[in-house]
Amino acid sequence: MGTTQLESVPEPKYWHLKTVLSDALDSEFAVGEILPNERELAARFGVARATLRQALEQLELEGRLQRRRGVGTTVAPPRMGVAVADAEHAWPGTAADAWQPVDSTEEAPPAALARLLGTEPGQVVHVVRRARKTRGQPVAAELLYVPADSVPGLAPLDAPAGPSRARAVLRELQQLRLEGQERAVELGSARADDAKQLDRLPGAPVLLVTTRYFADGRTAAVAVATYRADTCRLTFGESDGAGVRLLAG
Amino acid sequence: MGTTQLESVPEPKYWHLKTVLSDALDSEFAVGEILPNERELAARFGVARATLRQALEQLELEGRLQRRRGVGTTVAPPRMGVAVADAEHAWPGTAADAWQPVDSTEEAPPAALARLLGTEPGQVVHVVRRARKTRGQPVAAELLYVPADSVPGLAPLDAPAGPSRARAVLRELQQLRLEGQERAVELGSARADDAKQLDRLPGAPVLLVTTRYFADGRTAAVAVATYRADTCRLTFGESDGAGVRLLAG
DNA sequence: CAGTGGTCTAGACCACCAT
DNA sequence: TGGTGGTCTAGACCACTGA
Repeated sequence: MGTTQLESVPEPKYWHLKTVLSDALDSEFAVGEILPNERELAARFGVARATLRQALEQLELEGRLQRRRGVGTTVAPPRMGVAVADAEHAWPGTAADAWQPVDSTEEAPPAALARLLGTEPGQVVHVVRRARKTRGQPVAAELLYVPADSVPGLAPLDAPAGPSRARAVLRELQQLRLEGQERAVELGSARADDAKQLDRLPGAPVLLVTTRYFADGRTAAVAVATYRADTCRLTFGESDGAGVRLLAG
Repeated sequence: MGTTQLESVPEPKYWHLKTVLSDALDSEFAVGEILPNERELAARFGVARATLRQALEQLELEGRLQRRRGVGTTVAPPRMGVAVADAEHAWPGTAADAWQPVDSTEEAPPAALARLLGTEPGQVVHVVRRARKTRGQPVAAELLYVPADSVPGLAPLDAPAGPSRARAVLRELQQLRLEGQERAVELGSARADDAKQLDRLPGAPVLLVTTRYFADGRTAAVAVATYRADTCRLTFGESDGAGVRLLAG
């Protein structure tokens, strides 16, 4: 690795480094294997640690590596295929889906969500928190916003919070006839609480899935799900078809 | 901003900075406005430039900022809602969709794609490159892989490459009866060629949308679309419904 | 406790853009 | 040509993990 190659278009070092490391991962490392630590890798490639870290960050973003403080950097398994849009027209919480209710509170949603819900700014709604695991690993955290109008049968529970309250809200929601739903996916960074639930650091890259549920000609609920971008590939389409397996890896 | 606050859980500086800047963006800046340059911002907040940059990177990842070398850092407009899964069951290139054919070549796809396509490794297929623009801005670059089997009517053209060849492949593909499709979304980083087409730097975060098209009981084509993660929100569902507008903002 | 990745600093130079 | 963001360095200290 001579340093004085006359490159007419000088590729950044970290970019080249990423390529080299990526090839090495393909050919010389097995999934789960621990890489040499950052200081040694940097020395080995003759770059500053910050530069080496820039390359590792890219690879982590692409789901090739997994880094844990105090432990080390390991080779990540291929991303898990996670089905979004499970049954095409079903309320959340029906059947034994992948989600697990965590708790439920009553809060005023952020302004942007109040607009989606069609509620007054500052108006409190039910907020159901759910967690999703796949193969034992937490993959997503969700906040489901349900205006009181959408669950008229819900008793003004004395049950304060917790999973049972969450289940009660979901049960009531399922009384409505679902007319349709709408979904959007975008890149975000994990808020502190979500990060904790996902076993990541705050600011970790996540895929934000916003789902709007329609009933009675209006928005009955909105879910904002936060998926780990490093370990997940979101899949859409006929989710139980045999073909999905191939794409879902 | 005294430096010696006894925080039991010391928040990283860049994280706190991000919050402060985010609030400032909401209240004191208009879309398109230019922020002070990085050296001045760093001085103003009493941190190193690298730390300030870490905060800016986060905000850019969330689509709040846009940075251009030689120009400056500007406040980004809200993300554009981009409809994926346009008409639920349609081949690419039908009607006047948002995509524009760029060219078409014959190449051997990467191993992972050959597996999806069900072709032999090393087997050449048609590769159609398309570009997508919204409101004048490039938002996505796509490579559509079409095995020769899927377009039996395609004449062994002397037309070498270019948009007309791409259109010919798409036209032939549309002769098949589309039986279904499957989609997956994941986070990636822009390859050099895609980055150029998207007017971004290599390694920029992108949303990778992989679509498998089924016909005749097998995979007839696979598309890999690379969307700018900073400016796009991918929308799914009844894409022309009035309701989408709200979510698409 | 030693070793890991995460944060932070104060510089330097480079590539790009508008003027 | 001057100013911007992008890359890179060589250090330092901190937070966390596991033995």
